Amino acid sequence: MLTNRQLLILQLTVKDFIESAQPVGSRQLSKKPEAPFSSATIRNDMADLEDMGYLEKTHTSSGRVPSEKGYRFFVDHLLQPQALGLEDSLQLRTVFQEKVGESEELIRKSATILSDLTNYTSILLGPDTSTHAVKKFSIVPLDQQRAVAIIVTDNGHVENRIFDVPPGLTASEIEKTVNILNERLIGTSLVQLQQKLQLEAKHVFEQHIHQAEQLFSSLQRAMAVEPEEQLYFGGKLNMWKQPEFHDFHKMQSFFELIEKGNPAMGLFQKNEQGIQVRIGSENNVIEMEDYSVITSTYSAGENMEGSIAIIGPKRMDYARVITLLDILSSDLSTALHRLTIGQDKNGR
Amino acid sequence: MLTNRQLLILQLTVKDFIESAQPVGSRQLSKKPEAPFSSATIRNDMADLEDMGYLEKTHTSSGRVPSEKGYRFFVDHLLQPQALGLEDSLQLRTVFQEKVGESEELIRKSATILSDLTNYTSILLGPDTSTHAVKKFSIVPLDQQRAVAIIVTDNGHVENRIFDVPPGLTASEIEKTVNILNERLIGTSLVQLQQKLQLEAKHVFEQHIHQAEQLFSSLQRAMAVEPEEQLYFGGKLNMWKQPEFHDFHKMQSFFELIEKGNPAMGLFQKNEQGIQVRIGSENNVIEMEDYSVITSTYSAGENMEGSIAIIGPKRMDYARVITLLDILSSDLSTALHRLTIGQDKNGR
DNA sequence: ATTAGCACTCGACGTTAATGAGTGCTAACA
DNA sequence: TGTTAGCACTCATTAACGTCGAGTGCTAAT
Repeated sequence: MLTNRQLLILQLTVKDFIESAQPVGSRQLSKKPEAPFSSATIRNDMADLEDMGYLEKTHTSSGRVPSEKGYRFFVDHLLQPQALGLEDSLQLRTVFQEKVGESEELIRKSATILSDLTNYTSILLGPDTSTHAVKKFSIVPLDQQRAVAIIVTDNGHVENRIFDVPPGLTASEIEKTVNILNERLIGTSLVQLQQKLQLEAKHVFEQHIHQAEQLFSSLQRAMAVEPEEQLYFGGKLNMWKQPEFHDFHKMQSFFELIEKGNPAMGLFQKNEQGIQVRIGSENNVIEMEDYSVITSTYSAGENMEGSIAIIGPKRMDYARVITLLDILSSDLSTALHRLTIGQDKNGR
Repeated sequence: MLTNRQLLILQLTVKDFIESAQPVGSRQLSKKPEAPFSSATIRNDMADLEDMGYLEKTHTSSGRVPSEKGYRFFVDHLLQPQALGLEDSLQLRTVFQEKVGESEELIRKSATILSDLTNYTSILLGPDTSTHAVKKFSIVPLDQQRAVAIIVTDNGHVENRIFDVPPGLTASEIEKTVNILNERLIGTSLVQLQQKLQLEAKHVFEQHIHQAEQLFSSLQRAMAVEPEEQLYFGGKLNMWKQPEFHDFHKMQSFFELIEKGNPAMGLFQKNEQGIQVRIGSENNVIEMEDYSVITSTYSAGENMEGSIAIIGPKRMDYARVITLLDILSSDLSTALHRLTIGQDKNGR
């Protein structure tokens, strides 16, 4: 078990390293008023902490650096919740002050403010749009061969797709098509659209439309709404600010990670609630061993969850990020909720 | 004036440096079969070329490196047009083989293929959508307070905006609104929309709609189509591959340039036709002094111009990039043209 | 249990020397 | 007169070496 003094020293060591990015020495720590012990005492405790795996040395005569186990212990037991500074909270609120019409805009702004306030990189995963219900279909012919299919969802999102029109299809038939779609498929969620089109509308087309076959397959293709995960980044360049990434190869791998890495890359685990901290190898991804990720979720209406992630060095200011993420995710949830208030709930 | 041998030596020097990224020495050049002169002779010519400003030394006893003037001369007079390799041209065509419905998709793919083939960074500027003419208006109410305004242009582009609906506006009034818009404003280009709305539709609203005042101002806001310049990037990370950018600060400034720099940043000059080469300080932007930019234009229908830029180090493979850009921009133009063929020309 | 003292380690930094690719210049050569 | 061989010189790069200082582990004294 750890003595009280060892706990204190571990805490001070982690804190100091988070601030300075330099290995922490015993003499250095002994100068702090919080640790009124001689350097030798601290040295002994540090040696014990190292034996137990909480601290590490970069070389035989260097100061100590927290290990992953050390960070984990710090996060789990030694974190002092940090109240938000006034300027910070003012700045944070500005996002939600101005009236914003689009939820996308709101999410984008959140990503920016988060990265600005933390100096790390933020990634927001937009709510899955594919569960939205269709509010209205519309088709606008462009020329003899092509038309735009427009799908408006109940939250105001608009999908549009250009598709081929079978030759010789008349304007009135197109109108009929739109009517059929609106009669049969309003309220369907985007993911189910293709399926329902097949089940509930196909036979109606065959009864009423001249070239049902071709039109139907065109529509099928147009209604393939891939459940795209919308990602919003903030502060991609912030990693420059961390001294441990003032290095060509580190930077390279970081950018490769966020630019072409599989976007999700295990950042967002499903079914996690609240704030999650994953440190280094806890990410279970080899490329992420040097980073810590703190995630949270927000809600954008019923059954509409989005995720927030802050990605930074393992030497991350956990206390601050957790506080910020906590506040922002709840603010964002209420703001998004306010946006969709009064909305027709059952979607038809 | 330059002797033939000097021309040859300048050409070989630039070529060699483009390949090797190392200062070129006289002895090194003299070994090439194309330059059957002694190193002393080459040394003398190089000294002359340096006096004339075509070459530079990095330090007193180093080899020579082309100056900007040297690159310029090379591009203007010494470039050997380069036929495209078979694999390259095959790869290039793949973009245009598959049938693609959306011009955006096509442009995005072009950006990727260009950066892949050149190993530099590509930036494509989408055609200015704000000159498109409106084909159809539509309004879909979401709830008591909000509705989506949808504008379809004659090329199939869809703009949509959520706007506030004055309380108490009836469904039939919204329908009337849509009818007025469609009667009066079809064929208007997006940029002129706000203005024409004011001039041609306002009084009609006032005659027919209950709360014309508020509705009108909401619509005004919704129809503010900012002429956004759509930029598509390819190969943002390619600059890593250039040895002269294997440096922390160089990389940092490059990313700051393309991530947050004013997107246009003078890359695309208006009214330029054909292929343009801008070398280092010719960009007239201090941040771009270390880069060369080669631009071209493509056409996406009448009056619809887009631009392509390749950005790389001054030590760029000009011959190859120019060839590729030439081919791709014309291929892209025809592909885009094919996409919009048969389109209703006058837009109403 | 704590601390003072001391020998030891090792990275950081600066100096020095050797190496080698490259230059300019002069004199010989065709 | 244009080309080339020869030579002294320059300078970036690299390795070897010494010094410095912050840090450690261990022992003995408090």
